[in-house]
Amino acid sequence: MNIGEAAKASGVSAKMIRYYESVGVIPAAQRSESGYRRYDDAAIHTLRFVRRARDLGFSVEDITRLLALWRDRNRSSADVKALALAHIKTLQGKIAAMEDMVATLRHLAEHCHGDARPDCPILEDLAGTGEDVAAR
Amino acid sequence: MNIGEAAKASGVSAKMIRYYESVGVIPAAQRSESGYRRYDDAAIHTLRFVRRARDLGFSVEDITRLLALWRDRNRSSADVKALALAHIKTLQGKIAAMEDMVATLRHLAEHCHGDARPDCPILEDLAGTGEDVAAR
DNA sequence: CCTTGACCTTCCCATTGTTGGAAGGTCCAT
DNA sequence: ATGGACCTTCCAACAATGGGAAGGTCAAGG
Repeated sequence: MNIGEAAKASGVSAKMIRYYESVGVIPAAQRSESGYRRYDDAAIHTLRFVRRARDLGFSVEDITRLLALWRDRNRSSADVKALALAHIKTLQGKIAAMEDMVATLRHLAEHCHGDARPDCPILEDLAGTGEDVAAR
Repeated sequence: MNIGEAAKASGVSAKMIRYYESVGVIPAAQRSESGYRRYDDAAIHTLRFVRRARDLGFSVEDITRLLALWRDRNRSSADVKALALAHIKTLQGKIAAMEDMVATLRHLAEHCHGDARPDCPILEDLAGTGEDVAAR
């Protein structure tokens, strides 16, 4: 398979496949006589792995580690689990931060008339003029 | 105030102040004889506004708009509110996506022994070998 | 056999927000 | 006058992705 077909088969764009290769996430592909990258089923399988890991929000760096563990028949599942748990924590941290933002924003928006008049607690809060729209 | 003091007073780093100026979020600062940027209280106030908006997750582009609205005495609060609500939606979308990831990961991690053995439902899922670890 | 269109190659650029550093000028206190 | 703390601009890097240019390759059809 050429890179285009590999892209379709794996759900990873050709651009990204080349990128992953360049940064060492996946090994360099075989090349045809003329220099085209060739992909066999095993390579596609790896690409799907990468795709799925990205969908779960793992960083490229983490994916490199996960792939190494995947290939390592002597891995300990503890190592994999630790990576997953750390990632969960990272995600939860981001979620919490965003939820705080949403809570504040929703609160401010609720108190904003949203009409043609200029008075707006949202701007007042941003400006620090708000005298607190009921305790943030 | 020089940029360093302005940075301390506003909570925005000197680097970022220059950046915001360069991309037009804030107007170009006054300059001293020797070319140093000078900041007065109004400028600090604006910087604090930017800081607070960034803390709430607004993009630089949104902040530029918010500042324009802030300065516009004829704004309608509806415009501000619309911006805030759109931002809330964006955040909620990201939160939902991350929560999905966390749910999947947590489920997989729960089923992973996390010991010295290599068997690991997490890797199996990523590899697509898992035969589904109880319906994702 | 040659053209055409779809594919491939590499290389560079842009994005978003932030930080780091280098090379050089300024300010103030000693 | 010298040093240290500040300032200036410019350039690079991060993460992950997409866009595009310039050029080579392959297969089908005339």
